[in-house]
Amino acid sequence: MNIGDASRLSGVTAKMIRYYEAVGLIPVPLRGANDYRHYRPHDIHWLRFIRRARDLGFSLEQTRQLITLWQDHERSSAEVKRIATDHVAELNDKICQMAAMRETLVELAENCQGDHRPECPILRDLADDEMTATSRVS
Amino acid sequence: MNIGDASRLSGVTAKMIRYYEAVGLIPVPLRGANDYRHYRPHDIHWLRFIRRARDLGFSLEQTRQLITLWQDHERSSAEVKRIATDHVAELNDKICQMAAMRETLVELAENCQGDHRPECPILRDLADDEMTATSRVS
DNA sequence: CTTGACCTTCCCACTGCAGTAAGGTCTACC
DNA sequence: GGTAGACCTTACTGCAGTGGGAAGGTCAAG
Repeated sequence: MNIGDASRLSGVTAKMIRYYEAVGLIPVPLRGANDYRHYRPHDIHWLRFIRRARDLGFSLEQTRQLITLWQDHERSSAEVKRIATDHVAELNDKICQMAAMRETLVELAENCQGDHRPECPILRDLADDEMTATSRVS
Repeated sequence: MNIGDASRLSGVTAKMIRYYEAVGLIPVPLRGANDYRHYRPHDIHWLRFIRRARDLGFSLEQTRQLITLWQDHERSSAEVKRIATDHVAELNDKICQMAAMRETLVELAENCQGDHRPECPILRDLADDEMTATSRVS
């Protein structure tokens, strides 16, 4: 299998497969006489693992750790769980921040006529020097 | 006022003030004989506007548009509102994606013993070729 | 033998900053 | 006058994760 086939089967672009190889996230593949990378079913499995982890929002570094644990049959599930729950906490933080932004913006937008006139509470809030108009995010 | 004072008063680092100037987000300031940038209260106001927009999660590009509208006294509030509601939609999308990741991870983590043993449903899900174990995100 | 679909490496762009290096300048104190 | 240190200047590097493209080698079908 060449990189194109591996890409189609794993859902990871050829570009990213090369990148993951460069940063040591996947093992260096064998090369044919033409210097083409050569992949086997096991490598596809590996790539799908990465793709799934990335889909769940794990960073490449977290993904790297998960791969290491995956490969280590002596691992403790506690280590895996810690990475996962840490990531859940990160997600929670980000979600809360974005939700707060959203609430503020929704409130501002609700008070904006959204017509041809220049008067706009959104701009008024942004331009406001004082900490008054709306409860401030962050 | 030098850049340090502007930074303290606006809450934008000197680094970022120079950056915003370089990318045309703020007007080029006057310079003193020593080549130091010179800021006036009006510029602080400008910087605070940017900071507030950034705190609400607007991209620099969106911020640039908001500034343009802010400066334009002939603007229609509809344009401002459109940028804001577009951004709310972006926030919503991201929040939904992250919330979905979170749900999946919480579910997987709940089923993980988190002990010294290697058996782990999280890794099993990540390594799973089929679309079975848990409802897939994205 | 040509066409086009592959593959290769390498370099650049993006966002929104942070850091660092090498230098000039101002202020205060001795 | 000298010196310390707090400030300013430009310019370059890096980060995460890609996407894009150039310039070239390779392979299979027609």
